[in-house]
Amino acid sequence: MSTPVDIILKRNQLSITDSRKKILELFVNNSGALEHADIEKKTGEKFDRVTVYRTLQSFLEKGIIHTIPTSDNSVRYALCKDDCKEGHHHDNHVHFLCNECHTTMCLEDVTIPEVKLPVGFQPAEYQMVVSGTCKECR
Amino acid sequence: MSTPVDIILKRNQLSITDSRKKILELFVNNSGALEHADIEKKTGEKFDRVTVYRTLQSFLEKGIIHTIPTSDNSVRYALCKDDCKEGHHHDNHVHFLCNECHTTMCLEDVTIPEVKLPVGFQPAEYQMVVSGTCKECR
DNA sequence: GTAACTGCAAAATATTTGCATCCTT
DNA sequence: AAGGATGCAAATATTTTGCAGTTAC
Repeated sequence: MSTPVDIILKRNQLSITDSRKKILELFVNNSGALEHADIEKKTGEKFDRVTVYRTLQSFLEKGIIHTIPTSDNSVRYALCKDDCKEGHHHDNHVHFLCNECHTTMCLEDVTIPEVKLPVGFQPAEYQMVVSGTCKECR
Repeated sequence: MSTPVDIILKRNQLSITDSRKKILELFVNNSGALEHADIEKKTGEKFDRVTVYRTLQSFLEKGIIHTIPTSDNSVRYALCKDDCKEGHHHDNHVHFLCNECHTTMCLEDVTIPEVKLPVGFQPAEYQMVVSGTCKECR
């Protein structure tokens, strides 16, 4: 029988393997964003580092997850909402980075506002990250 | 006599050295943002890689430059405007990343709009990056 | 059975640290 | 002269690549 995770994988034409299931489960069960190191820790080093890289890469390509821009060197990933099409994302929500617990989370309900760009600039994608103190840490 | 670059360094209590002058000049003369590799290239590998790291680090600490968040693994740096105080930045402008020429630039005149966060979230800093096609590449 | 995925080894890159020497003030 | 900055060597950490063995379909 198919778990929710299996369904996501099938829908994206990815074969259902152990690593993909476990890593995708992490995203489904965690509301926050994960970085590469988190995933290695949370899977209990069950998978090869290389497999994690490749799994994340294929999830990205299929539009199952998206990256969250940060000012430091750490790339973070989070689940995309269902309406993400392959190669074209609609994650126009704001991301929040907590300075206390260092969690990155998607504020799905907060839409990135429009901005008026100078003449000649053709926007394609908007990203917005707000940092501060989250709900839990106040 | 003091060059503009010397003045910036003095104002920030940094001793005036070759590497600092050359690297800071790069930022002053380039409107766009630079990443570590750019700096090594543009200085013609004149300085040790380690020196570049440390120079950027000290500029960051003094608030002479700021980082621009990206979704890939590359950190980019750009000059701060004069009103940047040490440790506390006022770079509340939008950054633009061109998908054609891959230049990152500061849109100093475009202010990041306010967003209404869910109850309980305490914002401290806002970052916004728009990607697309820039003025030059259309 | 075949194509795709994984794990291991290793290469290529990127970043950090310690220390002796040199330069700025 | 003194403190800070640099360059070199080397330790760490991160990411990529090739390939042989394994697994999903």
